[in-house]
Amino acid sequence: MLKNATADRKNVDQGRQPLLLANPFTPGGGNMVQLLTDKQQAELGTIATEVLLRARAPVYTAGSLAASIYIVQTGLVKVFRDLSNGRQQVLAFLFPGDVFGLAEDGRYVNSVETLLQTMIYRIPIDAVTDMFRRDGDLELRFLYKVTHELREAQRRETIVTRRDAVGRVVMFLQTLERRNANNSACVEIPMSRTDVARYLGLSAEAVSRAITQLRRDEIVSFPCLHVARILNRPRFDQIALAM
Amino acid sequence: MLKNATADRKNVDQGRQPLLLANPFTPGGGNMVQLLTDKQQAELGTIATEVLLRARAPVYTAGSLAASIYIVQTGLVKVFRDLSNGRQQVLAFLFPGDVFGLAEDGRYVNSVETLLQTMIYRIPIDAVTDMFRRDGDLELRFLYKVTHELREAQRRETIVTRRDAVGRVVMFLQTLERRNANNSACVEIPMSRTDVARYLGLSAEAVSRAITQLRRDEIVSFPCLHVARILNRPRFDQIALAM
DNA sequence: CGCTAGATTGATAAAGGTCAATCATTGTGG
DNA sequence: CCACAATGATTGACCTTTATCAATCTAGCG
Repeated sequence: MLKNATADRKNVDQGRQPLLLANPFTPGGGNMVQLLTDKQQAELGTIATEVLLRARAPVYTAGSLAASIYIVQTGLVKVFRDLSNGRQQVLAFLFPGDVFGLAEDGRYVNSVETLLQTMIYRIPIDAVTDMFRRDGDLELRFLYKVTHELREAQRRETIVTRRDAVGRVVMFLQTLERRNANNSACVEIPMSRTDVARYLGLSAEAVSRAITQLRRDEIVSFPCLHVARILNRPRFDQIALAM
Repeated sequence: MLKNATADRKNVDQGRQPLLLANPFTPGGGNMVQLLTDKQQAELGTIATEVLLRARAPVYTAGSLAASIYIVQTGLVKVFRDLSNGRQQVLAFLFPGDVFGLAEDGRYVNSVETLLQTMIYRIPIDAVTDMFRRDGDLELRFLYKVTHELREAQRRETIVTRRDAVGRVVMFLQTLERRNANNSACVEIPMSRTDVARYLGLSAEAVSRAITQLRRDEIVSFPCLHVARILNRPRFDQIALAM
C-alpha cells in the first residue's frame, strides 16, 4: 500500500510535491517507489521552501551550522568533501527524490552543490523533527530513505574497492542506468568526467583511458560526452561482475 | 537532555539494556551518547531477545529473508559481502551500541558474523516498526543512528580512496581509537590482519608492509598483534591528514 | 568567433597486487 | 601440560596498473 499510495496523482502533482524515493524494509517490487502519501506530501509542502538554483551553485559547505534538510525535486547535485591535499572526493550524486543535509552533531559534514539547474525543497530541521514526532509513519519513510542511501554508499564502496579503472567505470554506468530506469541501452551521464573521476577515486586520465578502452573493444559507445550506449551487454555485465 | 537521560543508571543497568550510541542531529558534546531513555530501553528490552554467540558465528547471510534487526551489546561483529571473484569485502566492524540488519526490500543485503564472543539483541522487524509508529521519539533516535552509520560508511570511503597503504592503516587506527575513547596512546585491534585488509581494500601483504613501515619509522609500535601504541603523535596525525 | 576549462593521449615512475616461502600464533588432541 | 597441526602473518621478488607530468585537442560559453 505504501507503494501505490500516490499512483493516482503521480502525473498531476509530481512536479510540485516533495518526492522521496527508496525501497522500504519489507518486500516490494524491487524498484524504488515514492515513499510519501498524498497527505504527507501536502504537509511537507506547507513547511518546505522551494529553491531554484542555477548549475554549479553551492547549497552548503561542510562544517557550517545545519538549519535545514533538503529534498532534490529536479536536477542533480553532488555531495563532496574537500580533502587536505587539495583534491576533492565526491561521495554521491543525488537525483530527484533524494534527501540530503541530515546533520550530525548540528553541523553539516559534507559540502553540497548543484551540477545542473536544480529545484530543491528546503525544510527547517526543527519543523522536520516536530513533524516526525507527530507522524511516526512519515518518519519511518525517512528512515527507509536514509537506509537506502546507506546502501548506495556501500555500493560506491564496492566500486571504489576495485582496482581496475574499466571495472569501476562499468559499475558506475550500471548505477546510472539503474537510476534512469529506461530500458534502452542508452545511459545519460549528466556530470563531467572530472566529477566521475572524483566519485570513482580515479584520476581524470584513468577515467578517460577506461572509456577509450570500452569504446575500442566495442563494448560501449559514447555518441557524445554525456551519453553512453551499451553495445555488448554480455561483456558489459561480465566486466561488472568480474571482481 | 538526550545526552544525560540514562547517565544515572549507566553503571547499574548498562549490561542488560539495549544500548544505542550515536550523535544526534542537533549540537551536543561531539562524542557519541546513549540515545535511548530508560523507558525506551526497558520497552525495547521486553520485545528483544538476547542472543549470545561464540566467536566466528554467522548471524545472517546476504539475500536471506529479513525478520529482525539487531543491536550489538558486547563483543564485535563484521558486516561483509562475498564478491564474485571469491574475495570478501568488509563494510563495517560493529561495536556495542551499533545497529544492523535494517533490510532493504525485505532481504538482508550484507552478511554478518561475529569476530569475538558477542551478545546481541534481536528484535523482530514487525515489533520494531510497530513501536516506531507508537513512539516517534524512539524512531528519531534510530534515524540518528542510521545517519551516524552513513557517516561511518563515508569515512571508510574516504579511507579506501587513499592510494597509500600506510595512510589507510593510520586512518583505520584513528577510527579504532575514536571508538575506544580511552585517551592513552594504546589502541586495541580486536580483528585479524586479514579482516583489516578486507576492510581497507588492500591485500593482507600490503597491510603487513604498512605496519612494518610504521614500526620501522618509530611512529607506531605493535607490542602484540592486537595492540598498537602511537609513539609519534604529530607524524601520525600528519600522515592521516596528508591526502 | 575566440577563449577557457575540460577531455584526451603519451611517457614515465611509484605503489600495491600476486606468487612463493618462511615464520608466528592459535587451537586441538594426546 | 605439551606437541603438533593448521591457520594467519610476514617478508622478498617480480609484475601489473594507475598516478603523475606534459602536451594536445575539444567543447561549451560569453
